[in-house]
Amino acid sequence: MKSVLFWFRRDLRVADNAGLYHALESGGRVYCTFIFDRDILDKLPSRADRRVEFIWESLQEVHQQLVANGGGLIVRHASAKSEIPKLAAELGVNAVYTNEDYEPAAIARDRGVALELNKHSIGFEAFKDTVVFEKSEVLTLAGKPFSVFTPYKNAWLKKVSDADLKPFPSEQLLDRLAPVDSPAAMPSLASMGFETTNIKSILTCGMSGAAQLRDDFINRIADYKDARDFPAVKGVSYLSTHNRFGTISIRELATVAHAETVRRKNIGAETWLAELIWRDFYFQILWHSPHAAVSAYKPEYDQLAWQNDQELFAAWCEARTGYPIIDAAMRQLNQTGYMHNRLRMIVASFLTKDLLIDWRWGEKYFADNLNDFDLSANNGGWQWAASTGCDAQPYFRIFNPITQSERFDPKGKFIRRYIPELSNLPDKFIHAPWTLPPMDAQATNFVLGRDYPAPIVDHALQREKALAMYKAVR
DNA sequence: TGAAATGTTGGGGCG
DNA sequence: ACGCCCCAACATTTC
Repeated sequence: MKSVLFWFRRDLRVADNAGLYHALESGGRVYCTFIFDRDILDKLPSRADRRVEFIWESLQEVHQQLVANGGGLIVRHASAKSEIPKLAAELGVNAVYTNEDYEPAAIARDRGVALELNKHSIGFEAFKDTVVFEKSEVLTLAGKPFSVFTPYKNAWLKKVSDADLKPFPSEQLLDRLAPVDSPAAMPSLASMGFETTNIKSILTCGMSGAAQLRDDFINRIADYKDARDFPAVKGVSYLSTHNRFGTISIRELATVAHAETVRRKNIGAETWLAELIWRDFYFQILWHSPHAAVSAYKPEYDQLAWQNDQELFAAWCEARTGYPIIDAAMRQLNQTGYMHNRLRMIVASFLTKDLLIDWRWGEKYFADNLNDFDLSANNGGWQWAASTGCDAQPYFRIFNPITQSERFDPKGKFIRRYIPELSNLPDKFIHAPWTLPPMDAQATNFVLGRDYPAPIVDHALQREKALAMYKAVR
């Protein structure tokens, strides 16, 4: 009798899961597994990693739902590239099914797994599940991949139909799961060498957490366009980590956004749909241009003479640049593993164009600390900010951190949330505490350098240096 | 999904 | 009354 092993990776849900659906639909017995992949986990810089805990929490729900339907999740802590073939052989399955992962390292791993399986006449199939359109599904009229977002978005919107967004009702076929003999308990975080981070106090995990955030966001999606740029306001979806780990289906989210856009001309939904399309855009960019994972998308920018000052980088990481909007943003990242999108642009512009530090340093710091870290979007975003990427902002577009702060946090509400030592400063001066008049400093008992650092660089000066640095490579 | 420098305009103060 | 200057306020260009 035919049997299939379904391998969960970045699709931690049982509902509307393309690969799981195809496995269940294939007619045989279906086993399910998740591997805490040592090839990935052993390289993580911290043993207190919120992502590992998010995965662990989310897997509890997957496991429970599989058990409730007579199956179970086989969870192991091992090197996936050898463990998957080993498990497939143990179970005697005919094939391993999974959902496609488009990152260079994942592509290499999957190729190795497929080769090893094929040696034993076991099949390997990967399905599109993470994105609406993958690889070369959206191309220019000339048959080339897009490198500019707006025409890509137009082509995406023109191409998309109900069929592309149709769910794969895997949850309706769970009765076809193979029973797992006395499913062993999932390895604990501690047994894998990880500490508890209390992720649940920051983010609701799993399918239920995703559904809760989805419902909450849909109620305010009409305000998205106006509210999304203000970090002190609850304006964005907060679904990014769920999209990273697939605890909710991208088809489901795109369906809602698309329907609201088309039927109700909901400008908020339209704006948010564009963000989902950005996600597809960056996935296909990296798939077509894997060199961008390690170097500038536009090679001429690999010649930029970054100053790469270790002290300035440490100040940026540790939120002591003296620019409140930058430091508040970095504290948000350090304390919660999340940073508001507007702030990501501001701190990225500051790192590259004020501190003159290689965008890859910032990319790595985000990769290590963001709960929602996804290689393609993180790399795309950093290259956009550093002006080295496809459809990047022009090099001379340099954010003024004070102007951005005044515009997007006008009352300093976000700054005060993360930098309480500035809470008594008047709104007018909270964006640039070094401009606080002596009278106000006395009245609020605020001493620059004692209560909060003086700015580590002068924006006007650094801006000129950045312009010179970029001009030199043109 | 900017900001700064430069250019233009027009109202009001003033001789 | 008139011209001149100053300088916001807005527009354009430059990076």
